[in-house]
Amino acid sequence: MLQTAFIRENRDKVIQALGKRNFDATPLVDEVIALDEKRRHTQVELDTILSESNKLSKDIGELMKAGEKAKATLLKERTGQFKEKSKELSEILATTTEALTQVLYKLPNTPADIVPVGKTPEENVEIHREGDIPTLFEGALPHWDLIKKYDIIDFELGVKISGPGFPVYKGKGAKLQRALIAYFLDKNTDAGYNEYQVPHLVNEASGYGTGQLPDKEGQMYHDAADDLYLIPTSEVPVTNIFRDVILAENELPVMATAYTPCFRREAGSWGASVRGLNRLHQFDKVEIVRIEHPDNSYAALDGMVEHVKNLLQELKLPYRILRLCGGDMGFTSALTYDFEVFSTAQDRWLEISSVSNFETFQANRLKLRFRDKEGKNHLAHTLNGSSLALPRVLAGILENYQTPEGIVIPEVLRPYTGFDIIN
RNA sequence: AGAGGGGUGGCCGAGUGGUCUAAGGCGCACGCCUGGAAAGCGUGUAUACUCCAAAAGGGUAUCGAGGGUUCGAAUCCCUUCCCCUCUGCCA
Repeated sequence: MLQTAFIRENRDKVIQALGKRNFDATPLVDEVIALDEKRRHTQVELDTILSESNKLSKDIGELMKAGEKAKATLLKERTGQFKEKSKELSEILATTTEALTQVLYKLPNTPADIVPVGKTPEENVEIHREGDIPTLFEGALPHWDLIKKYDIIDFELGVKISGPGFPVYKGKGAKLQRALIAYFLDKNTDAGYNEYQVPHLVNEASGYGTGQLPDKEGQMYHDAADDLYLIPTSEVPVTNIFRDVILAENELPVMATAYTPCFRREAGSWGASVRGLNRLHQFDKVEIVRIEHPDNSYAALDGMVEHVKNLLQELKLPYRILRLCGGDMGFTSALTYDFEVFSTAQDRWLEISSVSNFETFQANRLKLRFRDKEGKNHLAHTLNGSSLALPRVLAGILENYQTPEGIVIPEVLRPYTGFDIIN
């Protein structure tokens, strides 16, 4: 959520920045400014009345104590007018504040200066490409055929137990999943990220904290009986650890990593391009989260990009990095880099990681602050990224590492799998 | 799930309608003292919104959360969440 004071003081700048999202924010921004004006005005009025009313009550208290009941009764008669007026004003204040919040929820984050202009994914800017695209042998298969051939992932079984999009991993497939999770977590903790195990169901406040609510309500599974949401990413529980927290400046940066399954309803987003592992309702992901000093957050973002690059280099997968254009960025992000692995058998790029700086957008909702040396509080910057999302990495490995003899396991994973080929 | 007890500042803890502007302690910061430190003494120590061009300094709200009673609520009433103890169930 953008900061009201910032919008008030930088109206044109905000509108211009949001224009990069191909979004005319003028009406919403002006609504924010008008509501904020009304809120402040109402608050001044209300505070004045409450102040006078408090004084009067104190006087009554002193008179009662002194035994001057008649005088006290006289003063009591004057309180009626305050009461009515203050009730009226506090109702106006409450509805105005609520209306303001609702408008603020509709405003996405302002893109950073270097975010390219553009509307569609085609206008994302490729900033890096690395790794050799292998030449596959005659008869090479896409991963949805490979998993059947080697009997390592069973979609039909998942349909039986749950429904489409809930695969069952079997045998070496299951072991490979576990290996990837362990490998990613080890790499992350080696890089200084602190490992967490977090709840997979979160409350409404957490959903609002990281911005999934109210923007993406329909994307999350919701347990009505207990009013809990299944997490769409571990970003939600991990970042919410720091909701309503004031950190000391020397506690920054906070670096966290967690493995969780992720649950996404993906309502209405199924089609021909989402076969196999390309899109699922439940998938595994290892996430990295950072809380940074505003001065350092973009350097931290670069560090996270380097870290993810390193994972893909070690896995020897051909990949590229895109700087997302304004039209393709997520609601809460100020700058996002997407990592894509080339799926040779599908002849297309698959997104496997998204690394973003949210600046103060999440921190403002989370009330996540840090105290500087002068004792003043400021909103921190939050960042996160996948390192990595498993299904498409798996798809990339299966397709790019296939040989007529079977699927070769990348070397760095062998200590974790205990086998070097799936056949 | 049932019965009982309880949620107060960074922490412990007092407070059952009116100097609560929340006692006292611990912690922390600064100062005095000291050769240096400890002890001791003194001062300060929340968050949000807001007024003032800014600073200084004010105002309002916040004692788990929300609502109510009252001129006035940490304190009384209602709703709700959470924690503890016992019982039950259970990996």
